[in-house]
Amino acid sequence: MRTVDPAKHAAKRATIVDAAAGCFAEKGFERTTTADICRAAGISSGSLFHYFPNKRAMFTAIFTDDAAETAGRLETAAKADDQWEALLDVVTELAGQVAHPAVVRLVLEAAAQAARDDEFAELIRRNDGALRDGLAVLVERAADAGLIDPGVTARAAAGWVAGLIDAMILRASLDPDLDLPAEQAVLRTILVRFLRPVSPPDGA
Amino acid sequence: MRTVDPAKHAAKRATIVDAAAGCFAEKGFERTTTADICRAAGISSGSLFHYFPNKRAMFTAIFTDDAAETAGRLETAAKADDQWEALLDVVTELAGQVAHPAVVRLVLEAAAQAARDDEFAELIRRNDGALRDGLAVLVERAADAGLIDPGVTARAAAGWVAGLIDAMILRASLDPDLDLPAEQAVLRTILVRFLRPVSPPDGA
DNA sequence: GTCTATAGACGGATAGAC
DNA sequence: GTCTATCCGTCTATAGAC
Repeated sequence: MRTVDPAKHAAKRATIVDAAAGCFAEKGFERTTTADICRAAGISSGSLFHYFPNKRAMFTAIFTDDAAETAGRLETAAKADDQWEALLDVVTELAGQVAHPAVVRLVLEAAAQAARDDEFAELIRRNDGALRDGLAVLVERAADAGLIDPGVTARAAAGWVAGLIDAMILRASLDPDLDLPAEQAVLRTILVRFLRPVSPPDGA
Repeated sequence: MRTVDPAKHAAKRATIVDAAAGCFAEKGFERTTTADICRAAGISSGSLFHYFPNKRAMFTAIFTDDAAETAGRLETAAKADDQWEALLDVVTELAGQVAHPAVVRLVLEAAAQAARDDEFAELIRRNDGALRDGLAVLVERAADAGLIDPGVTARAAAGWVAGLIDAMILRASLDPDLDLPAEQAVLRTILVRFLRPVSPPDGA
């Protein structure tokens, strides 16, 4: 057997990705130096470039890793009994991430980078597409149960639900004193009025 | 009399701001070089730094200029007869800006920069605050005319109306083939359901 | 002669990659 | 730690308006 321990390799890789994410969130992609990442991860420059071919790869790794996490969340939600409640829960959880300033900054940085890096934009679009698809499934199933206004298509609804989560992220970035629970309540109100039937079968 | 012609100075300054905006939209703030801006504006480095003390000032100028424009829009809307229609019109106009990819990119770049430049963040927050204030005025007046659900406060509503515009911008950045008129129609639907009284006095 | 506007070269610093 | 490349912003010099 070679001296390569896959688990150890993965762990070290994760350490670097974490350190890099912290740096990118704090200073942005361009202004983060590879030396910064070395310092944050406690490793040498030589070691860093053994795990990643260049700075850009460290950045993209953050978002490929995150996509897997979101996919898991959506999968769990799809198994719930009440798909409408599951939808609200997923939105609340995703919107709740704005409590972490680093997440907000990484999203903004990703959006800015995607605007001028086609390959990276493709990755971000894939992630967003997967999110919208997952949300559309929840909407469609809730609609089958009569919990959604038939006048709204699942795809259009999913797109704007994702948009509302994005809006929450931008609001959080603009207002450091954002009252998260209050905003989530308004977000919930918007979702209910936007999506639920005008005369709901139950009183939610 | 000094040899300063204010009109000529302002015109050249505007030329530089335009050129810089194009560069920043295309390459981002960090990756845009002052040489890029010189090339785009057709001037020399010496001339460029005669008009602006540094690169950052060229960036901020874009957004101070834009704030004045938005303020004018809001002022005009406040004079309209039907404040509800005026609100919808302003939102449609602002959301319609996403038809220009450069605008979308500049907004994203501004958001990313604001995350790590406190002084610039202050400027962006001021602009956003002014927008929200202007929208709140429209909402409040529409409410006085009985056109808004009394259960929604003007401030909270204005915040989320601004948020919906932001959402449109982010959607546009993710989807280059966005069907703008269709999305604007959905946006309108969300606004109506979110804000209008459950039993509206007229049939809008 | 004083001020504005412009040009263009260059210094010092710093980055990524290995 | 090195090597190469690049960038910002300063600095000097020149032209013209008053």
